[in-house]
Amino acid sequence: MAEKRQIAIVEDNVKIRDLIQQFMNMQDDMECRNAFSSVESLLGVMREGDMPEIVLMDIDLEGMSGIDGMKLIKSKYPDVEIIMLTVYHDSHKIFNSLRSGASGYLLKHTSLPEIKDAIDVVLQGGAPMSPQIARKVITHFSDGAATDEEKPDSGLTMREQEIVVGLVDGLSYKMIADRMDISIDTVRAHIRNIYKKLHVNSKAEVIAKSLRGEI
Amino acid sequence: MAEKRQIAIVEDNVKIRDLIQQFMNMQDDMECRNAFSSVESLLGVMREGDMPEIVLMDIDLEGMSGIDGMKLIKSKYPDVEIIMLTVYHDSHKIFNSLRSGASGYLLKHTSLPEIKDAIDVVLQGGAPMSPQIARKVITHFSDGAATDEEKPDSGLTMREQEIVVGLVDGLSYKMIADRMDISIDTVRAHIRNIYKKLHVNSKAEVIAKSLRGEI
DNA sequence: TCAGGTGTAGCATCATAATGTTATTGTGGT
DNA sequence: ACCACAATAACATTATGATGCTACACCTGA
Repeated sequence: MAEKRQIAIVEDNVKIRDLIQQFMNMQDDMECRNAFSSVESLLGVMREGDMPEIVLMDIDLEGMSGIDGMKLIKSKYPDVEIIMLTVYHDSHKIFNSLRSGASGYLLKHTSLPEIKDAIDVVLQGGAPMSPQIARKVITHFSDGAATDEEKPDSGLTMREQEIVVGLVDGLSYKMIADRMDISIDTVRAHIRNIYKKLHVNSKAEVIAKSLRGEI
Repeated sequence: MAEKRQIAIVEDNVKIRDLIQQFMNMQDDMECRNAFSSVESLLGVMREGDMPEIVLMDIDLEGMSGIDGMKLIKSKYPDVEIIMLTVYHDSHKIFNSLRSGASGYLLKHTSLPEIKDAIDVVLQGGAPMSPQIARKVITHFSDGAATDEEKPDSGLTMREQEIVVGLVDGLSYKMIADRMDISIDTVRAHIRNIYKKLHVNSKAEVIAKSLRGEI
C-alpha cells in the first residue's frame, strides 16, 4: 500500500468536485491531489512522472468540453484511464466518448461508493457503465446488425451531395461553381437547402458531419 | 404486486438451472415457471399470452446454441428480453450475442443476487454487463474509430490543437474565443499559425485534415 | 391540372473569415 | 544575455460565407 492510486477530477461544480475529492482522500488506497474545473487546468499540471492513473471527467464543462478534453488527454497520454461523468443520456455524447477512448461512462446520480467501485473496476481492467448506458451501447450494436451497414440518408439529392463533396474537399463557393459548371448563386441556393436538411448553418458542420459518416 | 415478472431459463446444467429457478421463485416480484435445457423446449411452450418477459440463456447448449436460440426467439418475439449467461470471455461470442439483440451479457461467476439485480436492471430499461464484458465492448468501439494509432504530429502546439478541436466542432472564431477565454484576435493569430503549419488557407481544410486523422 | 420538389439564377445585405502588420509578455535553450 | 517561439492582443482591409427574397423551367405524382 506504499503507493496510492492517483485520481484526478475535472468537474466545474465546486460542491460535487470537493465532495468527490474528499471522498477519494478518505480511501486508503487512492488519493486525489488534482481536482479542477477545467481540462485546461488539469493539462497544466500533468507531466511525465506525476500522472494520475484515472481521470474522472465531467462532460458538460465550460471552456473545452469533457469529450474534447478526453481526446486531448488520450492523445498525449494514452495510458491514462478516463471515466466520463455526466447527466446526459444522449447517445451521441456516449458513443463519441466511448469511440474516443473513454474507459467508462457513469451517470451523475451514481453514489460516491459506486464511483469508487467504478475506479476499482477500471484498475482491474474492466469498464464501468451505468446500466442505462450499457443499454444504449447494446442497442447501437443491434441497430448495426438489423440494418446491416446503415446509411443515414439525410434526404440530400444527387446535386446536393456533389456540393457536399466539394465542401469536404475544402473548396470555396466559387471553386465549386467552376467545378460543377453552375453559377455561384446556384451553389448558394443548394447550400441553403443542404443546411436546412441537415439542420446546420456553416460549412464546417457539414464537413464534420460528412466525414463522420453522418450524411 | 398482483403480477409477477415471468422469467424463463435455458441452461443445460441441471444443478445450475435448478438453483437459479429456485432462487427466482423465492423472490416476491418474479417467478420462473419455465426452465429448460434447450431452446427447442422453451420455444415449444412459448405462445402469445403466456410469454416470459426475460429469458436467461446459456450460450453453450447442446442442440441449438444459445446465440442461435436468441436470434430465433428475438425474431419471433422481439419484445422478450434475453440475458446471455456464459463462462466465455471470447470476444466473438460476446459481439455476436450483442449484435443479435441480447439485452445483457453476464459471466457465470455472477452470484444469484447479482443475477436478480441484472434482471431488475433489464426491467428498468438498462442493460447488465459484467465489467470485463463492458471493457471488451468499449475496446471494440475504440478499435473501430481509433484504428490509426499514429500521430502525424504536424508540430501544432497544445493551444493550436485546442483551436483545431473548436473548428472541428463547427465553432466560429467568436465561440472559440469564448470557450478558450481569449480574445477573438488571438484566435485569429493561432489560426494563422495553424494555416501556415498545415499549408492550408481555410477552416474547411483544417477540419477535413483533422477528421481524416492527418493532424 | 395543379402542387411540390429540384435545379437553375440573380440581387442585396450583414456576418464571418482570411490575411497583413505590429507589439508585449513569458519561457526554454545556447 | 540573447534568441526563437508560444501566447496574447489590436487594428485594418479584402474575401468569402450565410441568409432573405424572388423567379422560372422542368418533372412527377395526386
